[in-house]
Amino acid sequence: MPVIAIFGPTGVGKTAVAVALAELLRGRGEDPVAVSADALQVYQGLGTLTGAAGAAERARLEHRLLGIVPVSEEFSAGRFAELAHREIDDALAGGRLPIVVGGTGLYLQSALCELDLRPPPPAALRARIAAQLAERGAAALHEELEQRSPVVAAGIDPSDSSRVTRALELMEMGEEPPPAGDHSRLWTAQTRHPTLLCGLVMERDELYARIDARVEEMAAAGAVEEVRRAEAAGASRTARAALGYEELLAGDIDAMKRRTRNYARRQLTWMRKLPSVHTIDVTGRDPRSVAEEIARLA
RNA sequence: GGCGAGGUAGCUCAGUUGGUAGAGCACACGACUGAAAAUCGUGGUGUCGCCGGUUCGAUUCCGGCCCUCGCCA
Repeated sequence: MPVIAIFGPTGVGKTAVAVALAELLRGRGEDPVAVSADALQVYQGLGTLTGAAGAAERARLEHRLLGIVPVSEEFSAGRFAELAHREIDDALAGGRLPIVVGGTGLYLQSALCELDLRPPPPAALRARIAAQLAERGAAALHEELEQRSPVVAAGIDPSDSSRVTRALELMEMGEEPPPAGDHSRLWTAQTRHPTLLCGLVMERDELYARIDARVEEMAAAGAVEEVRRAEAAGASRTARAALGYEELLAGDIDAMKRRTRNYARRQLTWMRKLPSVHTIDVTGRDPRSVAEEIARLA
């Protein structure tokens, strides 16, 4: 397969598997390069907090799309899709083997497929609707949406502030709403390039234990200082959404563990729905043995 | 030992003027198209501390006991 993708919840050890896999592939004469599909690891200065591949891992496998955006900037799936497509296409053109590694479901799909994403709103429009949301609440905005387009409103829960906002933004911009139901390409099996998609899973108790330990390690490795620096640098709304950002500022490490577990569950929900994913149970296994299994499939 | 407060879901707690109970969190499942580590939806939790009494019926009222916390000795 020209492209390999490794997905899974935070804490399963995706990076270690990718590094081990790269070494096996090199033995076959391949030239692998990792392309991160992660919404927060794109930020500069949050590498520890977001669990991005460190110097040692990057020495063993080149990683792209890590630490490329200043924390003060907002980022989005759309921008990511453009960058990821270019990285993947350039790698293939250069005779390399891209290994797309990441845990952000939407980013992974947008890297692998053509999702036909709608344009972003102008900043002024976004600010205006955000102000209305703060003043009137999501339910009121949903009512407004319902008057303007019952069909669009019907597909969105009145409490879902994020989607209600986005729908109104698109309406103001004169854009079509995103395709829904059967027209949605979100779950398409049609990738831009033939891809081996592997989903890593782990027994729940072990996964949670690893997450707890990982959060402790992050704190010990300076994640708290990282967050304070980001805060001082004026971190954007999307950067502040990182797991542990607010929690570590507040000194609540248990809350960071909880939120990370909650997130891992949502990642697993996403993963189960991915078409043609090869699910690999990595419970109790070392990265090398998992990498060997993937190498056999590739 | 005395006085006071309290023992209800895994946790923090609400409640029942007597008809066997409910929120948040946790947990499980789901949705997801330029905020996605975001934002939402659904779901079950239970000898209501123990033993008696009153009552058609007690988690609720009464008595005793046990335990926890605080103050005093």
